[in-house]
Amino acid sequence: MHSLILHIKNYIPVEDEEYESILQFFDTAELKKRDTILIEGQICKANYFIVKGCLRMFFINEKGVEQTTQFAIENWWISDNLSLLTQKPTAFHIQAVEKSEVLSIGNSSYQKLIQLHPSIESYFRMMHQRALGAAQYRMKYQHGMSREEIYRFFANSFPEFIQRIPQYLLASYLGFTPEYLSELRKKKIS
Amino acid sequence: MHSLILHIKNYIPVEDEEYESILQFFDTAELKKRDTILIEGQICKANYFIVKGCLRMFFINEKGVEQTTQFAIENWWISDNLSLLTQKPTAFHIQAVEKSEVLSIGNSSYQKLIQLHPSIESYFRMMHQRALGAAQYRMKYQHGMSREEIYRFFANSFPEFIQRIPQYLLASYLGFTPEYLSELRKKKIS
DNA sequence: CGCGACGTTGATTTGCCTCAACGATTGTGG
DNA sequence: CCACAATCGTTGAGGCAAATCAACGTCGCG
Repeated sequence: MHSLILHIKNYIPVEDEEYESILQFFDTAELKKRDTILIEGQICKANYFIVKGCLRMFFINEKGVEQTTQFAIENWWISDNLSLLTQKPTAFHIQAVEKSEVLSIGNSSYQKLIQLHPSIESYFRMMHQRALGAAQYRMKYQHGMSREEIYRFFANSFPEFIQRIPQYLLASYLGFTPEYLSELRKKKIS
Repeated sequence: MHSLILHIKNYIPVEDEEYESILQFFDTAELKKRDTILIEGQICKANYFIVKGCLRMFFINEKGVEQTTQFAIENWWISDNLSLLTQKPTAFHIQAVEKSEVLSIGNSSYQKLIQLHPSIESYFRMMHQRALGAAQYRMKYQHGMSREEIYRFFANSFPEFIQRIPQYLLASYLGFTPEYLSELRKKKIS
């Protein structure tokens, strides 16, 4: 069964005969490492579901440095939700960190999908609510912990993910410099 | 017309005869300054819509200091979405900053509401999507700006809101100490 | 093989916090 | 309606976490 259908079934009931009728509204894309599906200034055209691989969202600060604000791996959605909802230009880029496979659905396909399968709207409501909840807790960690604590917390929570991505991306995501991350890693061993 | 109905009508069409049938699923509460509707460790029981006033979400860090992670004013929703969705204990408090009036809707009322008015699910999907989008951009600001820049950006974006809340809450929200905020304000004049 | 991307190390600097003390303002009970 | 306490904002001295800058080693890839 397609991983998206499996994922949806975790949240709402889906009949077997609906599978194809749901999947037809999504487009599949294969992405190579560094392929970019959204660039600053564009209007975000779709919501993306990661079937396989890893994507990241980042922006370019005034010094020209890329700063990663979020990662998405298998079974997560990623998009600039404000740009997608309001059809205004985005301030973000979305790029594949590794070879990836994604499904995408734009607003017009989305409208057709929920017309045919109204209960899918509940699924998306819960996806956004869950992501919002995660963002609220992430805010708490960023607010309440020192950079060293953030690193240790993250490293303990997602050890496998640390392996998967280059250190400079992790540093950029956690909000500090690669040099400082290097220093923290050294401390941890001793 | 009730401000909630007006707000919903910005996002989806609502028939005049539906108003009462929708509002019946919400409870009204009057809050005095510092009244608290959610305490750390509880299960979050509802999503709250601000009719009048201002609420804040905060947590208490390991030093015993309150740190504010978000404010909500008229026509915004506030809740611990993760706790509400998963029915697990929250790590947050939600409290009135000033005398306020709120509507609340718990999960069981919510289910009954969308059974009777399915299109309301779209409204909530968009509310969560919008809030998620706002959280994504807030992450960008916190990530890419120094504390001084964050203050100036916020002060320019929401001048009226600055007037409305005490400075120590603003400092706690922006992520720094009241002392440092005081220093920044002094600099701005000269 | 040679270049560019990535990680590490150390010296120096700085943004912001901590702590302590002091006005100003608010509110509360006598 | 005043006195006193508590809350809130400000100021300054000192300290530390983390950034900056520069240099070097290593690895993978064209």
